[in-house]
Amino acid sequence: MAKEITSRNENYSQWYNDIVVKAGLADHSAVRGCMVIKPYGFSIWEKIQRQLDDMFKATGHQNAYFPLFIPKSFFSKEASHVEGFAKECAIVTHYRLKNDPNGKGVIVDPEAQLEEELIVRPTSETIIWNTYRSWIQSYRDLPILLNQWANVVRWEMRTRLFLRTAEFLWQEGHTAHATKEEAIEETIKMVNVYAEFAQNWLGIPVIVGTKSESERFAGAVETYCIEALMQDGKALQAGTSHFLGQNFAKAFDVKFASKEGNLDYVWATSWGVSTRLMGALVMAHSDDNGLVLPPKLAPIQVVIVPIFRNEEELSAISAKANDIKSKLEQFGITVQFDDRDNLKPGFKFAEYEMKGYPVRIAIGPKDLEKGTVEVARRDLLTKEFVAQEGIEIYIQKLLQTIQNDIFNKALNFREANTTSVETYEEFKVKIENRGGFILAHWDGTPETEAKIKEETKATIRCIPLEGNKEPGKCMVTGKPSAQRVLFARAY
RNA sequence: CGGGGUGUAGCGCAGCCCGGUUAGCGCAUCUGGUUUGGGACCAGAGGGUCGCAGGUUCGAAUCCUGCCACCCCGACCA
Repeated sequence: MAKEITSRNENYSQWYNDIVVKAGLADHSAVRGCMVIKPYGFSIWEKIQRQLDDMFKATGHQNAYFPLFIPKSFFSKEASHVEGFAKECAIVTHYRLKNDPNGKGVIVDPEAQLEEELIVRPTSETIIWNTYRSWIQSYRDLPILLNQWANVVRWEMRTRLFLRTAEFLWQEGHTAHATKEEAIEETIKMVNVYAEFAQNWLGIPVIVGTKSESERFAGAVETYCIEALMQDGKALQAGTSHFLGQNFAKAFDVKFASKEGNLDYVWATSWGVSTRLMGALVMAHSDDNGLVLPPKLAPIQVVIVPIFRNEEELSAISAKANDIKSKLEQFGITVQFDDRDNLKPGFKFAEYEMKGYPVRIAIGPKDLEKGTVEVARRDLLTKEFVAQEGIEIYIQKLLQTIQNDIFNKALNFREANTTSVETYEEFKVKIENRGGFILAHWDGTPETEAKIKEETKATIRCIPLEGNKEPGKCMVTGKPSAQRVLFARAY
């Protein structure tokens, strides 16, 4: 089985693709730009879903579901929104097929044309706000704090597994509020939920900030985001939270009566993360041996591989392995015992490394004699012998250590690849040579931003909320700048 | 949508330029045996409308035309 993975340093795209495919996460499908998420990949996604869902519930949200199809007219109601999404939508024009009278197969029945086309949702603001109109009359109906787990379709020109597929899975939160302050508070609360999840669960350090005007979500007043740095020095937007002002309420005529008896438009937010997080996970931690999963997201945290010469040995080792397995499981650790007898241990080692299992335990005849096991860490590729006695405590601690170490390694990488520059010349050199995050002053104008993008392919990833807020002078124009902003080339 | 490339067994490929036995190879699969502390070995077996549709020809994986799909590089984007 030829399973070698392309080196990370030679062809980053190929390396990424190899890992996604060979670790069994996903594959290209027969449908243009779409992917098949395989069981192993999906079980990781389910862990992401479950944890995020818990965090949404803990912040007072509920789940709901809205239609896949959106009448075309809904899109015309918010001008900047349609401009942002119109280019890349799948459109349903007919509702029936019929047998081709001229030959084999089926054709679209021209008789069955829809009066109004339906758009396959690229995002659900429009249909949800059209619904909210009938739900909201009074301030007593607010806030509405909903989340939807769904698939959406954006007809992208070029696709990459998880990072950009024509169809993708995500969650989208859509909230309605009586006041501007409350909506802004919600927007910030949710971007912080994303940041916490990225760091504590995915093990990916992120910069929280706001988008510049040109990078802002179509229809938003302000977009907050989390930005992560990948191992090739490119940035990945991992989640966004939008303050939508009253734009959608005005577009869909959603008003409420306030306590004082005034009629006012409702304030809105929306926020989302997608299966792109899976891509972030791969690009942030993997190495040339394959995927590296943080223990909190690994579907199986520990695999036990027996080493044996014959059936007697296997049965003796199995007894011990099952004993250890149940001890670990009592500590809430997920364990798999791989007793397949047609594969050699070395093959299994390589396979579990490829799939990113955080810890591997090998048990052989020597271990039975000495009362030990061999424990291998996926993240560092180190091995050591550990006493069987108290193994469950050892492994429990080890999993926590690995979770922390993976995050710290990514954090160190980001620190090492984040630089502050003063001049545009310096900026150009940095972006070309090592990429990474670059902190620089910017005069706040779209023109300067566009010039930088045009000349260097770098964009403003965000205006960081935290960190050094010293004012300075724009590296391009020399005009005053309130604070440094974060630049990078991005996915 | 522009530039480049590829479609041959489950996967990876050779064959095509220069048409000619029954279309090959590696991995995987199945059977039997020997193995098993880092990707095993030997022997045997199964598996193909050569992307699709036309055309040229006695004869097409190979030449011609059209179409389709996918990949890579740009532009666009979560």
